[in-house]
Amino acid sequence: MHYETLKSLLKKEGYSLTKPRKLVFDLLLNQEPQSMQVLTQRAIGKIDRATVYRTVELFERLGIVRRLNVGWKYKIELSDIFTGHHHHMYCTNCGRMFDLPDSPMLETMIDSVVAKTEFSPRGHQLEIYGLCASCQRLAI
Amino acid sequence: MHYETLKSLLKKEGYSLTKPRKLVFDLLLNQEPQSMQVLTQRAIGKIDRATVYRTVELFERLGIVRRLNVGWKYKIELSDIFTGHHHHMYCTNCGRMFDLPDSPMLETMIDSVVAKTEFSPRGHQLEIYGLCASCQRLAI
DNA sequence: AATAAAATTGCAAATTTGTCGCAATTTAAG
DNA sequence: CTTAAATTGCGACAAATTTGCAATTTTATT
Repeated sequence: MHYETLKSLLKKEGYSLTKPRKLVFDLLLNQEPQSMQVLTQRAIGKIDRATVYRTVELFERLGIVRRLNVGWKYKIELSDIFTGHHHHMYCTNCGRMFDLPDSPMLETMIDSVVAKTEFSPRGHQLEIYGLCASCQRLAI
Repeated sequence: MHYETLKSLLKKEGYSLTKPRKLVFDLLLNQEPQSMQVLTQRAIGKIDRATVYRTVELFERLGIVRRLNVGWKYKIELSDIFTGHHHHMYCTNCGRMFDLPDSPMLETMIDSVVAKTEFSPRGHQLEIYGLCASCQRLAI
């Protein structure tokens, strides 16, 4: 069912759903946000590094994935269309990412602060960083 | 007066305030967040590229600067200690960054959403992206 | 102020990350 | 099934970032 959505998003803009594109999509489906390093790593032997980059770039342009800014690098996850709008908590110790509970009120508040300005927002990202439950127990 | 704060933050952890470190600090003082490219560029003839990277990493570790995630890259700005806590709006057209108006209520709300989880937050970053006032007028 | 030890830096090389052109392959259209 | 267009793999390239190590600077001590 997600493949249908994917396919139609591509078709709509004149692109086709090829094997490499399906693979990149699969690498992202039901996963926590992935770094390019991991993506290219996992694609080895299947598709070329350049193709991974090109695909991610295309997917981002079409709104299929979004690029999350995390620490020094960025990670890729499927966009709101597939996952729903949400934010992340990033554990600076183990590097894992966790979803922040949804809060419509928070979203509203963000919008209203931006509305005070002359800026025309297209979206936003909130990242919480700190220690996840298990890393806290390890007492760094 | 900012130099005193800087010096004591370094001293506290056993580091000294050297000329290169002072330079990097100066490159950040009263500026909008800077990319590494610009930082290394501006340091040419004064200090080595590698030193800029090492200094930024040290500064981040000591909480002197923070790394802002912007688009695909990141930018560096002095931390809350020097600038006060605030968030940014990033213009995807011209690349400039603007401060979001302060909103204690927003901060409280973010904290309270995180408090519902087992995550132990050390901080957070909110980035709004879209078009700034002048780029809107140019109607991209 | 002189000196020795420790910390820091510059330099050059290595690695990693991301991009590009083009020929070979795959996909879409008829 | 054939052809045109789109896409991919491959290699080369360019940019960004890291690293080892010798030279320099800083700090602590006399």
